Amino acid sequence: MTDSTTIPVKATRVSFDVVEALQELDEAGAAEISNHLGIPKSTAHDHLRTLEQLELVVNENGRYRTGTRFLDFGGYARQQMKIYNVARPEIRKLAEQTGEHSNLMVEEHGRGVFLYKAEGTNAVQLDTYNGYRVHLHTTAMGKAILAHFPEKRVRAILDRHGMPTVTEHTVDNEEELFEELAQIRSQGFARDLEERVRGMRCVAAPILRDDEVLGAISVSGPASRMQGERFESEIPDHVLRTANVIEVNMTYS
Amino acid sequence: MTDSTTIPVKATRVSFDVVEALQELDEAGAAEISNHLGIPKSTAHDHLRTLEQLELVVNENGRYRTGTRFLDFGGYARQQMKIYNVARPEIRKLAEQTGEHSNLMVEEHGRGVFLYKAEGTNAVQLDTYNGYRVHLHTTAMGKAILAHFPEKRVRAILDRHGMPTVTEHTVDNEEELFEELAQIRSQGFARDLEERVRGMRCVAAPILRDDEVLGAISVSGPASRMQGERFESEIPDHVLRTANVIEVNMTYS
DNA sequence: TAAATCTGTCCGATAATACCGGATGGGCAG
DNA sequence: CTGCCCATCCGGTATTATCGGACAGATTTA
Repeated sequence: MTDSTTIPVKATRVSFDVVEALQELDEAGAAEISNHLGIPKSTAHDHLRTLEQLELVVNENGRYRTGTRFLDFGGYARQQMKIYNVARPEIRKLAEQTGEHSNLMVEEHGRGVFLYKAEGTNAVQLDTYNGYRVHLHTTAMGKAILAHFPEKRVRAILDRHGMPTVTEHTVDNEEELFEELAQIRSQGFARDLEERVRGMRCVAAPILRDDEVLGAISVSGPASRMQGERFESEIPDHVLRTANVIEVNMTYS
Repeated sequence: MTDSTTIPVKATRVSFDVVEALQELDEAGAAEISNHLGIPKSTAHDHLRTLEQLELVVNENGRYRTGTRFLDFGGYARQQMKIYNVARPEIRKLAEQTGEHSNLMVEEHGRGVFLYKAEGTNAVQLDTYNGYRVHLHTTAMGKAILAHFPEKRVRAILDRHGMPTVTEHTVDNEEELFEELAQIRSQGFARDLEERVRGMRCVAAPILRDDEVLGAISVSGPASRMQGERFESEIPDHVLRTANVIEVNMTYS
C-alpha cells in the first residue's frame, strides 16, 4: 500500500473530501461543507462547482448532493469483474434456496466491498447497498477473505485501517482475530454472530482459486432464524456448495 | 446549466479525464493513458497515484483499473433517492408480470440515467448496467421524460449534449423530436422502436407529480416479442398502471 | 415591517502546487 | 545480450488553487 502522506495532486484530494462530506451530510450548501471540512467557504464552492461541471454532483437551488454519475463509473467497473458476472446468478439461487439475504464481497484497498446482494422471500431490511464498504474484520465475508491472505498482508491492512468495533461482539484484538482466522481456514467457512449488525447472523465462505482468495459469499438473517441445526449445518452447506460452484465457474469459463 | 469553459479546479478535471480514459480502455498503464489523453506520461502517473491513494482506482502490477469505490458513492446516492426506493418493488413486479426487462430512469445533467432494472424470466442480455447514462432522445424513457420538460429546457439539453444517432432509427431532427414529444404527451406513453439497440423495442411512461416529471419506467424486449396486440396495448397497460402506482406512492409516503 | 444575520456566488491577488522533462531501473521482445 | 518500452520518481518553474472580501438574496429575529 502506498504512502498516503505525499499525494501528488492535492486539489483532487480536496474535491474528494467534498464528495465524502456530501455523502456524510446527504445534501449541503457551500457554507455547511466549509464548516464540516474546516476549509474556506469559497474553496468549498470552487470544488462544488467543479464537481457539478463534471456532472458528479447535483446543484438544487444552492444545495448540493451526490450525483448518479458515480454509479455509472462504479456500475461499469463492477460489470467488468468476472467474479461478479459468474457469482450473480449463484447468489440469486442461494437467496431463493435460503429465503434470506445472500451477498458477494471482494476486497479492495484493504476494505470489504459489498458487490452484490440478493434478497430471499423472508429477507429483512438491511443497511447495505451495492458498493458499501466495511472493515473486513467486522463481517463474516471479510474474515473469510482475511483467513486466506498472508499474515503480512492482514497486518498491513489492520495497520492501515485499524480495528474499530461496530457492535459489542466485534473482535477488537489482533491475536484473537488471527486465532479465529485459523479456525475459519480449518472449518472452511466463517460466522458473524451479531458482529456488524446487532441481531443479525451470517455464514460466509471464501471464493478460492489456486489458493488465491477472490472474494467471499454469505447468507445472513436475523438471529432468531439463524440458530440451531439451520445455522450449524444447513446454511453452511448451502453456502459452501454455492462457493464451490462459483469457484468451478471461475476456473472454467 | 453552468458555463463549462471556466472550471475552477482544473486538476480535478484532469483526474476525471484519467478516470474516463480508464473506463474507455478498461485497464491501462500510465503510458497508455498518456497516449489516449495526449498528456505527458508523468502527469498521467501523478493523477493515477492520486486516484489510487483516494482508493478510486486499483493498481495491479503497474496496470490501473477503475475501483469499486465509485459504486460506494453511487450506491449511496441512489439509495437516498425516494423515487428509487418507491419504484424498485414495482419495477420488479412489472418484470415478473411481463417476463421482460423493466427499467427505471431519471434525468440528471441532461442525461438519462438507468437507475434500476429488473429482469423477467425471458429477459435477454442487455448492455445496460445501473448508472448507465444515455442521451435522452435515444430511449423511450428519455423521450417520456423530455415530453414533460418545458421546451426551453429540452432545447438547452439538445444544445449541450447534441442529438447523436445510435441506430438508423434514432431521431436526429429536433422538429421531428418535438412532434414526437407532443404525441407522447397525448397518448401518455412513449415507444422505442429499435432506436437505441437494434432489435429491441420498448414502451415507457413518465412518473409525474404535480406536472413535474420525476423519471420514467419502461418494459423492453426483442422486437419479435414486442409486436401486435402485446406491443400495442397489453404492455402499455402494464407500464401505465405501474407508473400510476409509483406516482401515488411518491405522493403519499 | 425592518434590521440583522447567514448563505450562495463571484473575482482577483498571491501562496502553493500541478505540470512535466528527464533520469533510472525493470520487463519484454528480438 | 541488446534494444526498446514502460512504470516510477523527483525537482524546477509556469500555472493555478486557494481564499479574503464583496455583493445580493434569503432567512431569521426583534
